[in-house]
Amino acid sequence: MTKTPVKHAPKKPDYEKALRKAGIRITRPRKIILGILGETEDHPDALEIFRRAEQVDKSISLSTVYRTMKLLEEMGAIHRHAFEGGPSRFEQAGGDHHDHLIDMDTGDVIEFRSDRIEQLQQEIARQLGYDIVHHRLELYGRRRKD
Amino acid sequence: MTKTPVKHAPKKPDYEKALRKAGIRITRPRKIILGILGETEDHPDALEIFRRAEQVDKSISLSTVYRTMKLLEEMGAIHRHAFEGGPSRFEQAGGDHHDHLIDMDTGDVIEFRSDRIEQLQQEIARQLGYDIVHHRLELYGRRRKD
DNA sequence: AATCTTTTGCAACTGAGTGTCATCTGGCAC
DNA sequence: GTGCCAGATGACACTCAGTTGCAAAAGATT
Ligand SMILES: [Zn+2]
Ligand SMILES: [Zn+2]
Ligand SMILES: [Zn+2]
Ligand SMILES: [Zn+2]
Repeated sequence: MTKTPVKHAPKKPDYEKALRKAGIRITRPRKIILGILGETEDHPDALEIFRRAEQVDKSISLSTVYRTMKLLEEMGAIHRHAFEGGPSRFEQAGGDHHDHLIDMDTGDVIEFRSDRIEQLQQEIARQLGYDIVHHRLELYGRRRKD
Repeated sequence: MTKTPVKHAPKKPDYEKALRKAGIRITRPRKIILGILGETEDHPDALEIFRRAEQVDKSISLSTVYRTMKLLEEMGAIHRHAFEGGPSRFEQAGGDHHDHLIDMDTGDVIEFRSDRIEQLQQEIARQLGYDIVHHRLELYGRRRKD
C-alpha cells in the first residue's frame, strides 16, 4: 500500500517547448504565468496567479490569466480543481498523480496518494462497463485533536 | 467488498415533519420542491427543479428554489454535488452513502459504493492526522466499447 | 524591417447564486 | 373561522467567477 504525503518532485517539464511545438506563441504573459506555476508548491486560483503575475509585470490582465489557464489545461500542462464550490485552483501537471485532503479550518490542501484506491476505482468502473478518463477524490476534514 | 450500482431504496423520510420540528414553515413552494426531490431518481440542478416546480405551480420563483435548496442542505435533508464545475446538482439525503460515476458522453450519473474505498479514506485521513467530515469521489468516464 | 497571425488589455457580457425589500401567508391564539 | 405577525415569497438588483468582442499590440516568419 502506498499512502504518503506527496512530495513535489523538482520536475521542470519544458512547457515552452511544448507550446512552441503546438504552434502556440510564447508571449510575455505566458512566460510569466508558466514561471509562477513552475515555482509554486500550492494550489492558487486565477486571482492569486494574477496577483503574483502583477509583481512581475504590472500590465498583465486578469482575462489573460483566465485564457492562459484554459489553454494550459487543454494542453494538459496544468490541472484544474474546483474544491467545494470555490473558484478553480490550479497546479502544474507532470508530477505524480495524487488526490487532496482539504483542511476545513485553514483551507490548507494536503496531497496524498493511495495506489489501492486508484486500483479499486478501475475495478469499479470496469464492472460498470466504463473506462475512467479522470477522477476526483477530495477528503474534507479537520485536524484530529487528541 | 461491496461495489454495486446503488438502488434507491423506496425511502420516504418525512421531511415535512422534520421541518416542522425545526420550527420551519411548510409552505406551498417547499412542499412542491420536497415532492419533486422525493420522486426523482436523478440529480437535477436548481434550474431543472424550478422547471419541474413550475409545472405544479406557475408562480414559484427561482430564488425560492435556491433558498430552499440551501435550507434543505443545512438541515441535512439533501446533498449538493458540483460535478465538473457545473451548477450544483441535488439529491435527497437519507439513502445510503454512495459516490458517482459520470458518463462524459451522455451526462448520466451512475451511483456506486465501495466500502473498501471508504475504509481506505478513513485510514489515510487518520494517518495524516485528520478526521474526515465528508468527501467526494467522482469518476469521469466513457462506456467501454468492446 | 514588413507582413501576417495570434494574443493582449479592456470593457461589456454571461450564468449561478445571493441580498434587499415590500408584500404575502402559514401557524397559532382567540 | 378571524386576526395577527414573524417568517417566507416573488421581483429584481447585485455579486462573483469566468467568457467574449474588439481594436491595438506583439510574436513568428520572410
Ligand atoms: Zn486519484
Ligand atoms: Zn495537488
Ligand atoms: Zn464515498
Ligand atoms: Zn447520488
